[in-house]
Amino acid sequence: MYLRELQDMAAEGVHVASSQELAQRTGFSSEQIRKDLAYFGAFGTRGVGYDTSLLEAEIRRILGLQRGVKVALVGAGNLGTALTRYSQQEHKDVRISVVFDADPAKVGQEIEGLRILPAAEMGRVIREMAIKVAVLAVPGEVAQAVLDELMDAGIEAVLNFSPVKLRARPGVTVQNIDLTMELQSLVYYTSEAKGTEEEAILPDAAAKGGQDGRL
Amino acid sequence: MYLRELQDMAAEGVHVASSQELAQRTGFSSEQIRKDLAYFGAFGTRGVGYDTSLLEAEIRRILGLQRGVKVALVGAGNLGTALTRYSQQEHKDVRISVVFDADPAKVGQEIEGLRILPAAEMGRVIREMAIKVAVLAVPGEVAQAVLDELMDAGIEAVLNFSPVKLRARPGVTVQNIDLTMELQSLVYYTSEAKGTEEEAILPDAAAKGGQDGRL
DNA sequence: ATTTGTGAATTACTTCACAGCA
DNA sequence: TGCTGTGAAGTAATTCACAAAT
Repeated sequence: MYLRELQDMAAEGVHVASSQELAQRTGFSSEQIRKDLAYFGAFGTRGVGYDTSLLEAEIRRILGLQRGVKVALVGAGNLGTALTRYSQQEHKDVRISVVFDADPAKVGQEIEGLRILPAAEMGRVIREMAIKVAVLAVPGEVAQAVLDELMDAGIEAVLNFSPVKLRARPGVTVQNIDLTMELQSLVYYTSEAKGTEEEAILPDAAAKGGQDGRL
Repeated sequence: MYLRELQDMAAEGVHVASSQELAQRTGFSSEQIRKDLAYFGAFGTRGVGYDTSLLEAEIRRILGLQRGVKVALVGAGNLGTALTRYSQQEHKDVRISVVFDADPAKVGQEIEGLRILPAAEMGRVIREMAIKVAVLAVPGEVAQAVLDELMDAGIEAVLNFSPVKLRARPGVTVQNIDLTMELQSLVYYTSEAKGTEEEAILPDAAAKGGQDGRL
């Protein structure tokens, strides 16, 4: 979130930002921001604030976004296509660089200039391209099998859109995004649910605009 | 997450579950599960466990999922199409019931049997259908304007896919899902980032398989 | 004069451990 | 005997408040 904010500020021509300003823009407290940043190093100047372009560079370095990171997409459905479009246009830090699909009808077609490759070539290509991050946008039934293949191919982090609990080996991170669950949770914040639950005052994580590790 | 687990158990013919069993299946601790559930009421039987179908019904009631909840989708791009497909097939608790798009070329086309309606009719239709939940899958530039219209039409909860900080009125919940951010964060859990950051031992929220308020 | 970086205080969350029930 | 529901204990996260720095 800081990274996006800093990019916006750069576009606006702002060169220095105090934790107070960042607080206003992000909705977090200024102390929180200082703690977050100080955890990784002393990036600010006392009495002045943070140099936005320097801080942006530091966050890029911390996240590992220095040079363009290549991502593999498995599953070229609507969701996969949407993700590919997103990743190609906006920034070029992280980019979907290969797309795989099991459906022979899709293989050979193009998404944003990327040719869809057959599932059979997945392991080899990922290894050859030394890709470490993958997006899993396949049906739940095959998700675990695909993940196993991806891990064999050296994938270290996966963004999983299938509504299935995946078993990952130690050292492999799986981040889940469950669209059905998100939709269901939303209803809770609606008058339909509130009417039923008298005392349901939950911490409003939702209001803050955070991702909480979700997409 | 509990709801999904309970549905799976029902499909397997399991009628009673202890917090211990739920713990194994979800990855949370059994105490956590008991605390979570006890917050909303005493749904279990001491010495036995939780009746799965009763607990499922309770969670449905808590979330407000009793009868089919109608959801409006704004933006019929790839992402919107993917979401509509998801919501139509699996469960019918929450369902995308209307689709709007500003593009005249898309208006009149169908997604999963739903005719795409013009943006101009959005407010009226949402009011008439008494829809309270909306999914925002529009370009960032127009997201705030669309949200304003949605709030005027009585929308109370929004799932936002545009990478923009939205200003919502009190009483309106906005849940953000930022695909670009998710992809960027993933890289951190990769050897590319780990090599750079010596001491970066973060709480592994990612490993738990949680949504953290994210989709 | 202003803002960072950070220990100390506070608040929130999780785990422990057990009384209360079936 | 077995498992829930829940105060108490322990751990983690956030906020306070101020010395250090420019």
